[in-house]
Amino acid sequence: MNNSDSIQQQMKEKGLRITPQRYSVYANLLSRYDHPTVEAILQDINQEIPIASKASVYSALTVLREVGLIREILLQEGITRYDAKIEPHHHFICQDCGAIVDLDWSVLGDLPLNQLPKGLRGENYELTVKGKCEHCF
Amino acid sequence: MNNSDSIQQQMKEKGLRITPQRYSVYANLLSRYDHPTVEAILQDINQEIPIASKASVYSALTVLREVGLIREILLQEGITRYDAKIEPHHHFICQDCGAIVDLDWSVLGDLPLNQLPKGLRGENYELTVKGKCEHCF
DNA sequence: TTAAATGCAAACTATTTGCACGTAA
DNA sequence: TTACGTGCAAATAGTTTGCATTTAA
Repeated sequence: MNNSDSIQQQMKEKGLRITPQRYSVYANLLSRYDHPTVEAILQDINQEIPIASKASVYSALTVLREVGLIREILLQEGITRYDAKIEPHHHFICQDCGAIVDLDWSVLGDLPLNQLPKGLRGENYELTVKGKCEHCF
Repeated sequence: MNNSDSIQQQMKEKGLRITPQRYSVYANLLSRYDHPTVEAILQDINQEIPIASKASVYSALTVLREVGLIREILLQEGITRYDAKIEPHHHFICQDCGAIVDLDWSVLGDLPLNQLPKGLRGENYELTVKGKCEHCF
């Protein structure tokens, strides 16, 4: 299933329309790996010709999140970022410039979620590594 | 060094005053383990008699964070929580009720930060486990 | 055709700021 | 004594909402 199929199927299943605004927001998130903010998405998709208002971008992000096509990334105070990679995964964040890099860190292996303290049922986990990127050494 | 010494020393070092407002905010964070929001701190410290305004709580939190006595915990959209436990540590968050529990998970051991992708210098890391707490099974 | 989505502007929430007054050192 | 901190209210930033208009299916 490719990404175009994803949105077709997921949206149709819930009886939701695939509008140019929603499609452009999703396509934008699929095309980039920098976990953009609302503002960044808005600017990017309206670069050539205006396609979506700010309210529509917020609305599209909400809907896409509800159907499970995208997710939020919360790593910096007051900054909500979005990501079309929905599976749990690890992140590196540069403490100087704020750059965020996805980590595919097999070193970590699978953690034994059944060894959590009593009363907690873990379903998934993510690691956040803080440090400096190559530009900020 | 006890916690009272902490604030005395850290604040004095930077030439900052320990006011009743600042002290009550810090003491409140030291006394609880639920990673409260600004609103929760405000209500708690003003329960008996009014001691601090909202602006002063924000101000105190900013100062305490700058001197390194407290830190932010960002796990939920639009909700900034605070913690007097400043060392990197792991968290469990209940996907239903939002409860946050500190994890002292020795199972994890020490991750080899020197095996990060080229160009990234990791300094510390934290794990976030999502799932359900005992009340939300 | 028509229920659902957009776009604008107004509303709202969380946080920050300016400034007169108060107070810790 | 006086520079620093507080408290109020106004300002700001990010996000949500109401409603008339437009549009995807």
